[in-house]
Formats: sequence, C-alpha cells, structure tokens
Amino acid sequence: MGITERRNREKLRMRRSILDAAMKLFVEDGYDNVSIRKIAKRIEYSPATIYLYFTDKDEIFFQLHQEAFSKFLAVQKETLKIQNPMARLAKQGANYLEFAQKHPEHYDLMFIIKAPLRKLKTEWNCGFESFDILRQTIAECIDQGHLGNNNVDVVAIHVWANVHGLASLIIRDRLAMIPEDLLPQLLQEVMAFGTETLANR
Amino acid sequence: MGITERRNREKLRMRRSILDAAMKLFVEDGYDNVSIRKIAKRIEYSPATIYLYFTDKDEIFFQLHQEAFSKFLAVQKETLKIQNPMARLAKQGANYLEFAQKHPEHYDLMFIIKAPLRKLKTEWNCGFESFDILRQTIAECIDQGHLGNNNVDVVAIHVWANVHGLASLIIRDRLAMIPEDLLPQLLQEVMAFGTETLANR
DNA sequence: CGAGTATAGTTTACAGTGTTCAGTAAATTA
DNA sequence: TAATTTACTGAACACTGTAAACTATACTCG
Repeated sequence: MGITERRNREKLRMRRSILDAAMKLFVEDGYDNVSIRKIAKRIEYSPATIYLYFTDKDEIFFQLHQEAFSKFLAVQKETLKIQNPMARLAKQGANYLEFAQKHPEHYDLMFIIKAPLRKLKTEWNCGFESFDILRQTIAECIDQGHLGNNNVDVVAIHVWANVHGLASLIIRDRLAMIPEDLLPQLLQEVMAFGTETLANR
Repeated sequence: MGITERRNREKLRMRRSILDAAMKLFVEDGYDNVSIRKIAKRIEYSPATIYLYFTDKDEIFFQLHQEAFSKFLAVQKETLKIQNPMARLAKQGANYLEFAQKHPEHYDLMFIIKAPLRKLKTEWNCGFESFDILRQTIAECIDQGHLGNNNVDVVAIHVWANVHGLASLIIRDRLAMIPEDLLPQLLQEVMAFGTETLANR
C-alpha cells in the first residue's frame, strides 16, 4: 500500500501549500485582497484545483484561523511557568498585545473578522482553551486574595475585553487622536494602569 | 436663481436617498453584502447614476460612518447633564455598550470596519469629539480625586478599550464560551466590575 | 420662440470575484 | 494491453466596482 500512502502525503502537501500561499497573501495584501485566483496563481495551479482540497474559501480561512490560534496558544502556555499568578496574568496580557501587533493579520483572523463564523460556534476549541488559561490564572489570583472576591468569569471577560479593545483599536487605526510617536509609550502606560487597577483590589 | 436652488435641493435629495438605501441594506444584509448595484436597484436608478453623486463606494460608507457617529455623539452629549463625573462616566460606558448592541451595523462602521480608512485620519472629527467628551469627564473625575493622580489620556484609552473590547467581542461573537442566556447578566457585572476597579483608586 | 449647451441618466463594457462542471490526460489496476 | 481511477484544467455563470460613450431632457440666450 505504498502508493496510496504516497498519494495521501501528496494530498497533504498540496493542502499545506494552498494554506501557506493563502497565509502569505493574507499577510502581504490583507484579508480583503486575497482571492482564490490569487492563491491558485501563487501555487501555479488552476483556481478549480483548490476546490478539490477545500470545499470553499471559508474553509481555508477557518483552517488558518485554527493554526493562528494554536500558535497563540503556544505562546500563552509559556506563561504557565510563572509561579506568581499576578505576574503571570500581566505577562499574558503583554503577550496578547504583542501578538496582536506582531501578527495583525493572524489577530484579525482570530478575533475580528466576520467571515468564517458558521463553524466557529461548534469548533472554536482553541478559543476556549486559550480563554481557560486566562480563567485559570485569574482563579488562582482570586484564591490568593489578589482580586477581591469576584466572579472568575466576570474578571476574565473584563481583562480580555481590556486587551482586546486595545489591540483592535490599534489594528483598526482608531487611536488616530494620539500622535503616533507617543503611542507606544502611552500603550505601555495603559497596560500598566490596567494591571494596577486590578491589583489594588 | 430659484432654478439652481431647486436643482441643489434635488441633488441633495438624491444623495440622501442613496445614503438611506445604503444604510437600510447595510442593516438588513450586513456590510459585506451591499453592492452599488443593490443600492441602485433599491432607488430604481442605474448603478452608474450613483457615481454622479459619490466618487466611489468608500465615499458612501464614509458618509454613513460620519452620520452614525453624529448619532452616537448626540447620545453621549446627553450625559453632559449629569453633574457627578463618576456617574456620568458610568452612564457613558453604558450608553456605549447599548449603542453597540442596538446598532451593530453602525458600530461596525464606526469602530471595526477596515474599508474607508484613507479619509479617517484627516477627517475623523466626530471620533475626536466623542473621545474628547470621555476625556473631559475623566479629567473632572481626576480633578475631584476619584481616579488617583493619573494621566488623563491613559485612563481615557483604558476606559475606551474596555468598553470597545466588550462591544466588539459581542458583535463578532467571540464570547461563545458563555452560555447565551447568562450573557446579559454577566455583561452587566463586567461593566459594574469595570467601574468599580476605577472608583476604588 | 428656436438653437445651442449643460446636465442627468443610461447602456455598455472591462476586469475582477467565488464557484461549478464537463472534459482531458496521466497514473494505477486488472 | 484495456479499463478504471485520479488529478487537474478551461470555460462558464452570476456576481462585484467602476469608467466611457451615448442619449434625452432641461435650461439659457439671442
């Protein structure tokens, strides 16, 4: 059965190369400017071929969405080494914002974009897992008396909304009222302020 | 010169009806599913006609963007009646979230969507004005010793990011980990928690 | 009032999009 | 070698934003 195995390998390689091409175009040209035809041209196949490997455009984006998430998840799991939950929480927040700024197209895919949401409700496992890491950390903080006696979910969503709000305002250029050169410094202060408001509970 | 005046009126009426049709389609079908042709069909003119009143699709969206903003601005100005700046701040936050949930397509246009951003940098006056109302309120809070001795912009961006984060997570369905029926209650608690963390400074 | 011009609107067209499907050519199997 | 399975493509459909050329009407001026 060496032949079918090789064929499976080739099939996987093809899927991979489609996804890679799509992601590259994504990062280069932005979400809205990626078309099936462009992806096809990039890998030097006809557009129709892509439909032999993915049912539609959404499936490609959903796949990339998942991969972006597992990338992010890996970064967040790194923080689990940090013993002190408050320090860990701060690091998770910093990671989040850094990820958003370093990989805006990935972030877009993960948290902002509208497109491939049909499947999101049933299959957003990475999202849940990532939220759970945050949740877990906050639970520890509360246990150790750092965050008052609050509902874990309330605090978790509060924290997440905080960093996501910042990240998406930046990515979508809605902080135009702040001079560009002052922004990085200011952002750091905002993050510091955020953790401070939490710590002094 | 009654003739040119009438013509101007008619020109304005036409612009108005294009914008109205566009906004309706927007709300009905979502941003991505509105095309020039659909707008044209709605007002019973040819697609090309629209280009006699707007240079391109972006200009339509930019116009609607501005109108959505002035609508929001009107709501926010209402809060200026409230004397106590802390209470005013809380009301502004609640308004913000309510606006986002009641008019998701408007909100999308204002704060999330990517499309018509070329002009945003130079002409986002409503955005600035609206930010200024928040800023002003926070300045008063700081003056009265409610928010510690912090930089106004830092706190303003913090607060904005907070509510915007919540709003955009809701609109983009990224709170799927929370059972739908528990969400409204939880959101209120998150908002309450947010104001609380600020107040106890 | 009639001729000429400005204007509003339409028709037609181009280049792009996602997607489908009949058809082909090559690889594999019998 | 013949039959079958597989991978792939070209052409087409129904859309998209937009531009240019054209027409019909409204208005201005002699």
